[in-house]
Amino acid sequence: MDRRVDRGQATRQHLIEVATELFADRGYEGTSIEAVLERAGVSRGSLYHHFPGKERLFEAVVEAVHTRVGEATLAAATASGATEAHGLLKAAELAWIRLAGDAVVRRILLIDAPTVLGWRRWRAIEEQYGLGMLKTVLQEAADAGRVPAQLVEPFAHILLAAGNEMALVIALADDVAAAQTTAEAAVEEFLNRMLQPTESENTET
Amino acid sequence: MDRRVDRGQATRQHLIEVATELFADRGYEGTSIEAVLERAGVSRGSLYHHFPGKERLFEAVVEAVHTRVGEATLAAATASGATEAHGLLKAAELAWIRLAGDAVVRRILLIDAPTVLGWRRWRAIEEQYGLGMLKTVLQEAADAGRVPAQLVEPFAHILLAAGNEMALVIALADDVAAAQTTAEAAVEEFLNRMLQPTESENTET
DNA sequence: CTATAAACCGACTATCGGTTTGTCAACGGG
DNA sequence: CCCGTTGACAAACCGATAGTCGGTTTATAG
Repeated sequence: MDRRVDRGQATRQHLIEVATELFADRGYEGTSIEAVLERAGVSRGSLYHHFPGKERLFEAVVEAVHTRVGEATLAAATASGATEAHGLLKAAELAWIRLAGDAVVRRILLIDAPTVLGWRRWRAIEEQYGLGMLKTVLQEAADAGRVPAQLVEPFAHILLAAGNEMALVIALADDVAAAQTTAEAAVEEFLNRMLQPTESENTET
Repeated sequence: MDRRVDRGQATRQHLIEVATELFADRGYEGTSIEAVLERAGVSRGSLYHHFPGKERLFEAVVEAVHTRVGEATLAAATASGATEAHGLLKAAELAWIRLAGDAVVRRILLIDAPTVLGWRRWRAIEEQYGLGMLKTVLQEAADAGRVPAQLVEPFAHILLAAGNEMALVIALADDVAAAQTTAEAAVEEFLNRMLQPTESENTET
């Protein structure tokens, strides 16, 4: 094996860690490559050797954070012991809301990522993590007749958006504890309503 | 009166219009002040005389667009002839979704604004327009016993987020027409569920 | 006519993302 | 053991861009 490559990977990893801190703290635009280089103690050439540009460095950071969050959320859902859709979703959403209290997750994933990576690429990544899981669980709910089958896709988007919004509201509330309590109650009721058996009628205009 | 001031306001307005086009087309970062100056036929000094910086120019654009959209949405809701919460919300959400098909609205309001202005300021503006209206209507629904009173606030956020998400999904879908149809059905069902009379029980784990 | 101030102009600066050229040390075939 | 190759890193440099600043024009007031 090549010791040079190991050293390179260590540098790369180190850059991602440093960049994660700075991006979370100052945002993407507010973070200069210069600042990353200085704090990481790495030269320009080295950084550009590992990443084709600032945007790709950011993308690497996003993926790293997303992976961490995805694992944690999945673990929480599993740990809840729930097996049916409602329980799983509740556990996952609440876990997600708590994770989003972290400035790293909030700023990088919720605020900057869609703009920097562009909505399409951002959504592709989401698909791979949160949205994919939501769809799976919702499909299960659809099979149980709790959600119209053709609405699985849009409902998954709505659940995702609602979770993100709740996370942001909590994170930036004046009284975080109170907001947390309220939001959890709201999520609970929201999921109850979204997963109710569809005996619904047409409320035509 | 002073004709100079009129001229100044005209210049200011013209800058906002030109900037709106460019921001919508190329995004905030992709739009240079230089480009705005050139297309507007205005000098640097003049622009900086009217706006303290690029960000404040963007903010002026955001407010202008938001005002337009707010008026249009309100008009659609009124025109629907609905008087109760469900009808009003449905009309407003559908109108909003259609408006968000416009690249100006989508790129400026949905994509760039939260990042450029920061989530807090962005939310303050939203509060003044869309979110404020949603809360009012939801409060009405709460009075009719269709929504728990203490959940009016979080539900308003969820409705807002869901509407924005649907708008984005449609705008960037491969088959826009199909996505539009699906999304409208989803919004319809979503609102039905969110505004159902709360005879609900505790679905404890 | 003169003083004043709003509107406007354009050269200049600092910063920042990205490029290019170059150095060095580790690897591996002969 | 030698030497060409390759990965990692270094640093001078470039173009673009947001923002600044002293100066000029122009219309109004006294």
